[in-house]
Amino acid sequence: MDSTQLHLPEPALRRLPWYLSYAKLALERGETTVSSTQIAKDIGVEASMVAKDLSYINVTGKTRVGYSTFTLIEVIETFLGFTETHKAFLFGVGRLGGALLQDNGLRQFGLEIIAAFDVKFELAGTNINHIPIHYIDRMNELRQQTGVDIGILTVPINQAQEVADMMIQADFKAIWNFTPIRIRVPNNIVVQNTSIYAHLAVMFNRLRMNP
Amino acid sequence: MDSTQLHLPEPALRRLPWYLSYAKLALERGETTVSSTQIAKDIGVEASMVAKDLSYINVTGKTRVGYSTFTLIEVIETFLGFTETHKAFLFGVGRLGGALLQDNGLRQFGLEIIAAFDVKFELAGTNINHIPIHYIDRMNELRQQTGVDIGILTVPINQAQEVADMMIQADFKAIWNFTPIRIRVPNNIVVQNTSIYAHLAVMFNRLRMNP
DNA sequence: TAGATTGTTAATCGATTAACAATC
DNA sequence: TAGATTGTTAATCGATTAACAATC
Repeated sequence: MDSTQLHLPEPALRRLPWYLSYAKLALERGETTVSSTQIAKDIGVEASMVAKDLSYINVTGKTRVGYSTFTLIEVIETFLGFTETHKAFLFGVGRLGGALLQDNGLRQFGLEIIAAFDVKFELAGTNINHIPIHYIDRMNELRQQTGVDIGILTVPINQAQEVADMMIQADFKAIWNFTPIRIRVPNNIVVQNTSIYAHLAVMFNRLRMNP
Repeated sequence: MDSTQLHLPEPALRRLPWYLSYAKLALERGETTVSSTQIAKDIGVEASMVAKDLSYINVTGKTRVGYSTFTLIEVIETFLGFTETHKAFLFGVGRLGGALLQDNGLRQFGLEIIAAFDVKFELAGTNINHIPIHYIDRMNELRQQTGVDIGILTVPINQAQEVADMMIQADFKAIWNFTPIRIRVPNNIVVQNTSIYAHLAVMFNRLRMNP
């Protein structure tokens, strides 16, 4: 099974980091093997779903034993691309943008922000957490120098589409969209929408439904 | 149709904020009506899906015209609970926790963080953005004083379950979980998992699949 | 061997999409 | 009226769940 070409359902991809975190904690506790049934019980997911998700990636367990904790961590991390370094530009150094620049945790998951851009003149030339901030018009030039093709969108909503268009023009391949706007892109561009407010909507709704 | 008791699919709930942002931008541009077909075209979603999503909530459009932009904004905001104020406690004042405390945007979406807790003694008594930070052992007392029942979880992964258990013990009704850990909770507790790393996993995978 | 586990295949469930009737 | 739009109903699609065979 060539797992690098297999199309995984998005829900399955989102669950893999759970198993990864679980395995990491298990390793800390000194557990050398983990079984899918145990994972399922501990994180409240169907056992067959865990098994199915793990069958997508290139890892085999031992009957009556489970998976080697160490191998499982390694395989999931590699499969998800967390062991490589993906370079990215960040657009919009506001509160959220600034927080992402501060977050060294991203590097652990394979993402390195190497430059940030903003329209505020006073930010140009400064840096946050050793990441340089440039005025937006230098983007194309630096993009060509570095070959970066992932852009992180943390601008105000009324500039979201405009800045996304700029990225598309500059031949970016992926946009990580933190705005609550659904941006329009050609379908060869990968977009991940991460609007925390959408989660608030779901949370409030479920709270209201509860007895 | 009593929309307060209808069970909406989670994907639909997550799309509503898109329509809301779209309507807000349309209002800024001076458009007094928006049609579901136009929304669909502009944000790249099926028109029938937009219509279906909007049919869940208590809003009616006019044939040949669409929805009143103003009414649509009001109805979605109210339905999603963004017009009320939901009070919350935040647990774990690290980079991410600190960023959330700074983010006044949350208030616009109906969430107000009124206190934060941490195990670092040196943080107790300080505040961020006028929100007081307490040592963790004061949580129960303040919870009883304030009646807060939403907890935001931004602690390190090896403390995630422990702190979640503490919240459950203290009778919290909802946990907004920003850790990559899938926490175990009784099923009367509402959990929203917002791990940005899961989105990275999907993004890297889709990038690899692309031609 | 008995029992626990992996991992596949089939059945079910629910969301999305398509078709279309109703309306202005 | 013709055409654009809402909004519902039926068909399709895909993910989850259940059942179970294989393995140690």
